[in-house]
Amino acid sequence: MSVNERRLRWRLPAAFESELTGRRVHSVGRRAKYLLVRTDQGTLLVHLGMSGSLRVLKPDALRLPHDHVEIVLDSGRCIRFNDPRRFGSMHFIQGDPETHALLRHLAPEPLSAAFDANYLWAATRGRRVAIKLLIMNAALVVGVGNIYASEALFRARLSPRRAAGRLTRAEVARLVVAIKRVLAAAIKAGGTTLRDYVGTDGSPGYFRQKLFVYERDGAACFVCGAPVRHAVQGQRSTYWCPSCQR
DNA sequence: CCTCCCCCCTGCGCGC
DNA sequence: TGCGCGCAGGGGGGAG
Repeated sequence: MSVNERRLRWRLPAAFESELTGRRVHSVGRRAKYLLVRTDQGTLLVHLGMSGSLRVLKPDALRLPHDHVEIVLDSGRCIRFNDPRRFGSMHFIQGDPETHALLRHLAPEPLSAAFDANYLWAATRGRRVAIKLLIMNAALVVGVGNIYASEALFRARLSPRRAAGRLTRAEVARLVVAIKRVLAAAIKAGGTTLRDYVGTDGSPGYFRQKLFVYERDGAACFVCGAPVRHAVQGQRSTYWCPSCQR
């Protein structure tokens, strides 16, 4: 394997290559947005951040700018980690990954049975923060990024600016269903390519065609025709239909 | 504990 | 065509 750029979200330690070299991959998993590559002796944690990608290539494949890490496999292929913005990260860790500081405090997976109306009801009580910010908080539920937060709130007909603690029981139940449905549909479509997201074979995702509000500022709502609104919450763009969402 | 705000970094599209 | 500005799929960390 080889490293061209150590300055990712966290600097790769000097021992990174030597610890990873020769390891045998047992299985591949995921927790929140961290990929877990379990080996015979340690786990590779990968986060793609905003602009990161992993491509599976032949070792002689053309090098692109920002190909920071290359891992060569026994199969004769290699995996390249590319990340222009370097918000992504890699760690090679020992022991149970769930106990690692980055994973230990993560909330339930949104598609799991643990994330249900009862859970979200209890988790929102007494919270004054806007519901959009709360569903993007990994201490409450993981995996809901900026696109899907807006899209789930549209499907649940809830304003992103509502105080979380003031949602009714029925609204909380709608939101749980909407989050699960929007994520499942996006996964089925291969994700949402806005600019540079690609799958391991370099192909884009097609969920962008199914977005109701994200990046549709000023355009007509597909349901009611009212202009879609845009605002900034927590330094991130939010989009919603002020007529459909209350 | 909660809430708010900052930052890490490069690339791209826009207005002038 | 060139330049400056604002904004972009995330999320850790610290101040108050």
